[in-house]
Parts: sequence; structure tokens; C-alpha cells
Amino acid sequence: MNHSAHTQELAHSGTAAALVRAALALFTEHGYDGTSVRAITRRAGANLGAITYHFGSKQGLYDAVIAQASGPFREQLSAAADGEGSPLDRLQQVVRAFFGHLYENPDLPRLMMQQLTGSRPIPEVTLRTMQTNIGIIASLIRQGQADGSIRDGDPRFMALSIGSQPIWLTVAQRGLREGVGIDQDDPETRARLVESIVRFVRAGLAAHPERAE
Amino acid sequence: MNHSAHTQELAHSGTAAALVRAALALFTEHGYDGTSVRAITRRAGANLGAITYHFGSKQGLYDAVIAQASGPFREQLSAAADGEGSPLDRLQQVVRAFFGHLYENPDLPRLMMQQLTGSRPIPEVTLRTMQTNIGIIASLIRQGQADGSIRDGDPRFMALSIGSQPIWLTVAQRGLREGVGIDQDDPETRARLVESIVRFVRAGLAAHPERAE
DNA sequence: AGGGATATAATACGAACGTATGAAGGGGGT
DNA sequence: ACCCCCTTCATACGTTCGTATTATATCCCT
Repeated sequence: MNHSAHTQELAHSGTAAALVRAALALFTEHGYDGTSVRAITRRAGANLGAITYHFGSKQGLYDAVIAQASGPFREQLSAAADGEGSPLDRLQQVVRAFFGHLYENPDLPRLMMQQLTGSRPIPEVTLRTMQTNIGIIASLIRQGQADGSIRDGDPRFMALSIGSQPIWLTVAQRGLREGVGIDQDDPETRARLVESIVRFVRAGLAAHPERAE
Repeated sequence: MNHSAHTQELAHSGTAAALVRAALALFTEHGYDGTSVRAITRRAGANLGAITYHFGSKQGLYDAVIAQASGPFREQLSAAADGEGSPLDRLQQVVRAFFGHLYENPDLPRLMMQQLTGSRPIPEVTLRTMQTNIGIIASLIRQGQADGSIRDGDPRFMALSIGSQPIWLTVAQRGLREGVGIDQDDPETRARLVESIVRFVRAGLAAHPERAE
């Protein structure tokens, strides 16, 4: 039997990787309790016992899924934060990167939300991801406050104001389409929405009113 | 048997109301699939068959729970929108009311999030609630744009920027406490956080820079 | 006071769940 | 060719699930 440090490696025999892929889709769609090991193995083309064999248990597979999905998020954001320009300009890039990554990995925010709204312990990697992302934004804000381009206020709270917008907007996508008539699957709508958020964030932070950008 | 228009009336025999109360708590905590009818009836002090009898099925009870929880939200918000003062002042009040209601009814945002991230159809009442709340905020923004106090931009998108903050911050409460060290259970922290959001929103909307409020 | 609707109770049923078990494949290394 | 280890497979076990069924209380109305 195997299922030891499977939260790291993920090439495996193909079966394990297929299980993670299938499980990511199903957990995202139906939640942990709503997804059966039979559904996962069927979708992965694997045997019913494959999850027990490779990951020890359903929970073990879930942990592996979370770890794999959360990993790249932090890197992408800190890359945007290390760019060129004034703090305000870089924050703008961070917001765009935030949206970009969430739009390309729509599973991630849904999974994170399920963890936050659920009752089981929030996985370590999720907490770290939140902490890092808030930290990145807050540190940019502090820089802007130091050079006078960003107004006063607790940088961490302001970072929450910023981060909440991409997260909620991507999580609520389905509800916004069906209930409010805003369809983020339409590229033009999405672009205008992102730019609206970017402008809102910039205006919410700036110490002085700004001419056109 | 009964279970007809039970989404409306809710006084009932006491048993039905107790079922709704117990179900609200358990659905919020563990989700729909994570909550068994046995757990609900046990907590409500009712017989196993009570859910079938009063609501027809587990899903019927869930619908009743959603309807009861979502109802008061819209009213509270539109009350704040009808207050005194400039559009910016009233928007400020709306944000405070938003937070106030979510803090007092912490089940509501978690339930709504579960619906948005889940796969089953989003209940009609939830979609209506989203629509109304966005509409209220957007209409205040339009007023402010008309009198020149609020800058240009799509009012509905700006409304999303505003609404996303109270919602996400209350839903993510547990994660923020455990992962970022921001504890909204502490009244002082909460107050400072809300005021930070209010200022952020005001700055994000205002057409002209403003002196102290 | 008695009868008919309304509510609660105890139990049964079939299906689906997560996991355990043991047997059957299937390639390298010697 | 052989063995051995890793993987896959088929199937069984015990639980728990949502709902149905049937019997017993409880209450209002004339």
C-alpha cells in the first residue's frame, strides 16, 4: 500500500492523478458529502478500491485535491505584486491577477468557500493561502501609505476590502447570471466588470483624487 | 397530511417551527447533504416521520428554511436606503445595515453561499434577494451620479463592489480568525472593520475628494 | 359525548454509503 | 524462468440514509 505523502507528488501511476482530477471536479460541483467514492472512481475510470489504496480514505483524497488546487494561487499573486510601477499601479495588477487566476481556475474559489462555510476544520493550506494573499496586498498598501499615495487606514482591513471583491464575484457567478442578469461568461461583460472593480479599488485607496489613468 | 403552503405560515403546531429552527442551524453548519433528517428531528425533539408529515420531504423542509431566513433581509436593506441625507450618506447607512443584519443572522450568508457554490438550482427567493439588494444599491448610486456626488461608472457593477464586502467578510469569518488573526467576534475589531469598509466604499464612489466626515 | 380530521409515534424497507478483504494481473531484476 | 512488489479488481460488510407504512394519541365541532 502507498498513500503516504501523496499531498506532494502527483504524477503517480496515472490512476492517482485521474482520481485527483475527477475528485476536484466532483467535490467542487457537489461538495464533500455530496460526492461519493463510487462517483469519483467511476469518473476516473478506476476501481472502487482505488481511493483507499492510493489515498487511504476519501478524506485523504480530499486533502490531496485541496493541496494541489491551492498551490499555484499564492505564486501568481506575489508575481504580480513584484511588478513595476507605483504601489497603486501594482495593486491594480494584483487585482487583475486575482481575477485572472480565479477565472481560469473556477474550482478554487468554490472549494475554498465550501471549506469556510462548512464545519470541518479548515485545511492548513487554505489558511496559509488566505494569510499570504492578504499579506501581499496589505504590504503594498503600507508602501503606498509611506510614500503618501494611499490614504490612511488599517492596511489589513483595506486588503480585505480589495480581496473580497474578486472572490465573491467569481463565487457568486451563477447567482449573478441567473438572478441579476450579469453574465461573466461573456468576455466583454467580464472585462468591463474587472475594470470597474479596478477603478473602484484605486479610488477607494488613493490619497488624492486622480486624473485619468 | 399537510405540507402544502408551508413556505409561508410558520407558527404551526410548534413541531413544524421547531423543525425549521433545528434545520436552519444544522443546514448552515453541515450543508444539505451533511445533515440527516434523523439529526434534525432529534434536535427538534420530534419524531422521525415529522419532516415527511409536515413538509413532504427533506427538500421541502429546506425550501421552508430558505424562505424564512431570506425574508427579512430585503426589508431591512430597503429601510436603510429610504433614510435621510445625501445618496452617499444613505449608501453608508446601507453598508452598515448590510453588516448589521449579517452579523445578527450569521446563518444567512452561509446558507446563501452554499446555494451559490452548490449544484442544485438556486432557490427563487435567493435570486430575488440578490436582485433586490443589488438594485437598491445601484439605484442610490444612480441618484448620486445624477447630482454629481458620485463618479461615473456602471451603477450595477459598483453595487457589486459594495455588496461583496459585507458578504464575503461575514462568510469568511472563521477563516479570517484562524488564518489571518482578525477576530470579528471581538466587538471593537468588528466596529473598526465596518468603519474601514464604510470609508473604503465612500472613497471608492465619491466624485470629489472629501474632507473629514 | 362521540366522531372525524389532525398530529405524533414506532418500526420497516430498500438503496447508497465508506471501507475492508482477498484474489488476480503485470512488469522489472536476478 | 522465476519471484516479488506494486497495482487493479470483484465482492462483501456493516452503517446510515430518506421515505413509507401502520398504529395510536389529541383536539375541534355539532
